[in-house]
Amino acid sequence: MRDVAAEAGVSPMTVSNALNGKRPVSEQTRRLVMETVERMGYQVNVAARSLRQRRTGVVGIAVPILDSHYYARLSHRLVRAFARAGLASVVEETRASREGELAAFRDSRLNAYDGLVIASLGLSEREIDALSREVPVVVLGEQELHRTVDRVGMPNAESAAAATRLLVERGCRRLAIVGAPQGPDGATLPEAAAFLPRADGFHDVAAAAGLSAASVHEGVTQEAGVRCARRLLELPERPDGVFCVTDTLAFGVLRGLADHAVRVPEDVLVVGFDDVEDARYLVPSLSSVAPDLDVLVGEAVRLLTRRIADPAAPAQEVTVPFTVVERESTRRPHDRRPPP
Amino acid sequence: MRDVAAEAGVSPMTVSNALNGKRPVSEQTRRLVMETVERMGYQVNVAARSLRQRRTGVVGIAVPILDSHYYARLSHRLVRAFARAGLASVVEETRASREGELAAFRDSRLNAYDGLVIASLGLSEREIDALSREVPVVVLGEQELHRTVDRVGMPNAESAAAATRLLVERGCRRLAIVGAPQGPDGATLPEAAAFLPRADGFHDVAAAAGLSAASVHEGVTQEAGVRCARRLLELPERPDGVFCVTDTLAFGVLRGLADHAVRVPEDVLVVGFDDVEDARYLVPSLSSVAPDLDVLVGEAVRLLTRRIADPAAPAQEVTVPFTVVERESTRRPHDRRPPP
DNA sequence: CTGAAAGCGCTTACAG
DNA sequence: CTGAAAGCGCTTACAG
Repeated sequence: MRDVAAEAGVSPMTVSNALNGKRPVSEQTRRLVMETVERMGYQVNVAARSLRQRRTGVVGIAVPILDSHYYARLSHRLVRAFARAGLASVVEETRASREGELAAFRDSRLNAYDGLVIASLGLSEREIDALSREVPVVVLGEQELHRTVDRVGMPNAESAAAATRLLVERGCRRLAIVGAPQGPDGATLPEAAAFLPRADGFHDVAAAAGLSAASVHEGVTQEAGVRCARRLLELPERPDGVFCVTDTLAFGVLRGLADHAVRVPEDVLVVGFDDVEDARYLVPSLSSVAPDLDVLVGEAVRLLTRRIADPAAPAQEVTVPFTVVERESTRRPHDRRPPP
Repeated sequence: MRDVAAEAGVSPMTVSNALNGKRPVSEQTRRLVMETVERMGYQVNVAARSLRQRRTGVVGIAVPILDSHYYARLSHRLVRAFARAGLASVVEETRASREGELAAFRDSRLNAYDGLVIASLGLSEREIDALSREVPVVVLGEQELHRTVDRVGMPNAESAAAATRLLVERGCRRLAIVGAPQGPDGATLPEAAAFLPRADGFHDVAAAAGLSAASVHEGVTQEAGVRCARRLLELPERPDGVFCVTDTLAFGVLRGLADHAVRVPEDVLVVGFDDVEDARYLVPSLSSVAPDLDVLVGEAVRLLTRRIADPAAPAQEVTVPFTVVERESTRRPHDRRPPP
């Protein structure tokens, strides 16, 4: 910048002002500076700018895993929304681990980010509370906690209940949930903590309808879904309605059922959660709980930019609306004959 | 850091050295400094460090779109591999646009990144050549260009040919390609430039086998695949073997065929490209060209770290091995003979 | 093994 | 509208 200033015969301050428009510069000087910048191929040094300004124009987005239907989509939408707000984004993978999430906060405190959006699964409410005092942060509500932190939450229990009611209304009598982390030892996988309220919503509806409610958990991947399907078919009473706590699990369940020649929706109805892009294109297409991503993303941006501007503002909590999208996997064929 | 130094009764240099281990520090001093750092909750300022060191420890990863089966997976793998090499990663979306790709280079030149991995579709060979002189860069070979830039390329033509040969070997007589960007006006979508060599490989094999080869293109999304399926079924001669230039397109094609009660593999065989995670779990599971992502990612990391260390090193080009993974979508039921 | 000085490249705050 | 001085928080290079 000093070189440009010397070449143009002005001070570095004037170059800075011509470039950033923070102070008025005469049209003539501005043009001269711009030409010189262009000719010399000058590029501002962001490290120096960040050091002086004490901000970077970059926000962190910390998600458990990038290679996941839901989080890939969510990250993509967040990146675009922040770009519209004039902020660059960095996407970090935490692997749903304490360490990964702490790293995201550390990177934020290192002044690498002006703020952080985190889908937290590995840290406790108390830890996030403490960390949120040092960094502008918005928590995406995978856990239903954090009353003192800005948060955009899903109504997990309510929406799971709505999905389960769909199964009941379609005539299912033997329900099952795939992905509720209730092993024989009672331990809860951190990656599955978000699914506890969904399981609650499921069980509430099953109990209210007086229906049996089986529960299997093998992990959170498609492969886990395949294994869950096998376990469902080994139950003494085969379920006829399955609620999966994510679409990814549902994809595996559909595959696992097909492996055993069990038909959907003829023999079993299946409903998922997240309404990822592929749900529409599967055969059968998958019914699913669809959170309103426009609201989720818009509120995350709004809350974070507000928090960056005013670190002392009172915490806000927003709940994202949802719908249950019905597709082939829960639609009984009209011309159906009784099973042989 | 100055405060920590004062508190510990040493110089800032000693704090820096205790923290970074660049120079030996007596065990006693080191422990004292570490305790003080811990107690005061000190965190290094990365902007200042970057400014002084002239490097950030961050690499940029620029992909056309995050919300895509293939690029979500690829980004995820690259992030992990760079982490193992001690480098943080920033994932940028370019939307396959000139502007997006130029922005990725600009961010790199701004000293925000030490290097850049880019899956480029929007920039010309000449432009990338010029930009690569200012920034350590590795090009992922969506385009088959760039002899003077470090590049990790796919053997697109060869692998597409191998996939097509699979269809021929399975008895298909009327081939079709989905996703080759050959509109009536001859214009090529930038997002589809990578698919031209795949189309070449397909047509070469079709011609060598003396088979007809239809060609449809509607875009690169699942929805485009659905539309392509419809167009295939409207052809005077319905194809019995379909090569899709991506798995995402294939997912749409499978859905579109199901909409018209056309069965896979009984009526039509389908093969995709990329071997994304979901290909295994679809019903029918999808045969696909599987690039060796371990090699792709490993070589990208190797070439970029080498280039960062030695900006003047001669350019290297690596080609990624592939396999064709056969699954249900091209496996004829045993009790069926190929058509006469 | 430890430290004092200088400077990375900007922008803030003060001055005119 | 323009500029000179100072300083953001580190690390490099020199010295002992």
